[in-house]
Amino acid sequence: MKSAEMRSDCPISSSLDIFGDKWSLLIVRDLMLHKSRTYGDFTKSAEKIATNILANRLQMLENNGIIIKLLYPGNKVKGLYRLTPKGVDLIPALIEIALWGGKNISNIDDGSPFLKEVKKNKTKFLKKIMDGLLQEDKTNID
Amino acid sequence: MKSAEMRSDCPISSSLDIFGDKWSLLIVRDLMLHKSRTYGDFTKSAEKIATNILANRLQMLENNGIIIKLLYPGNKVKGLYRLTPKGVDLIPALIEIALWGGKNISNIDDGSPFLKEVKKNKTKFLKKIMDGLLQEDKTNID
DNA sequence: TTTTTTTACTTGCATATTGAAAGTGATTAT
DNA sequence: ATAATCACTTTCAATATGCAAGTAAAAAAA
Repeated sequence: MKSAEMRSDCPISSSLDIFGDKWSLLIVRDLMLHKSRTYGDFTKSAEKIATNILANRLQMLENNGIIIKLLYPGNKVKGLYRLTPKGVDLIPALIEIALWGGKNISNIDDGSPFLKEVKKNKTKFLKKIMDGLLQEDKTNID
Repeated sequence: MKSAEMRSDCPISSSLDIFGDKWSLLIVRDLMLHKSRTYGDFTKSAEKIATNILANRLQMLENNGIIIKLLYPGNKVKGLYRLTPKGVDLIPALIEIALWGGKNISNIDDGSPFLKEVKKNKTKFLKKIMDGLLQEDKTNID
């Protein structure tokens, strides 16, 4: 399920084989910002992902060990998606992409509280957010 | 040509609107590793990009100010592609993606000289490679 | 307890993108 | 003068995307 579908043994190329599309990293972004999300939560994001694409990407991210699906406490219908350590590990890349967009795309607000905090102290911010996501207290939801 | 085709005002989403596919960042990678490339050079990379996709991506990267096309000295047919400062600015993201792949994808060599040097001192490595690409000495070709 | 709503998907279908292969026209090398 | 190189373009089949509607089970409301 791995090297057969890889275009080369370059780590960048192989990474893009997994998340090189317009949607996968947005799911990771939502889980970075909110820690856990249900299927419905994802559909409410600003980019309006189609439900068939969402289902497809959640499955592939799970297959690749980037997210896990947990049971929503006290509900047999809902699922709860979270980042695995492998998924949390994507955050530095995500942050660099966000910084690039803030700096280099016109019409993008470079001064959002989020980007401002990142730029104030990147290392500290990364540690804080990654540590927060890595401790999986299944009780606190959001 | 900008905000109309953006899915939201999120810097990550808007960045992916530009380079969120399996090929664009590989072109940037080649220009990071080699400083300048011709059309034919790109087709020789391990991932074997189709020429129609290559032409399309070079055009869109140029439209978005990430690469520039220069004249190949002493040749009226060849072109020379290079990263603009905006393109060089993508390197931190590219490096994080490479590090993620090296660490998290099986069958990928995590101990290549390139990744080893990055990990030894990321800041230093970034500065070195970005500075090198930013000084555009149009004479030295590689 | 019946009805309605919520939730997480799946299905169908039109459109867009990708990929492989072959073609083109202008240099450039022989 | 001829052949080879180079940078694309074109064609067409295969795949992916996007939208809208449908479904089945559980949960909440009446």
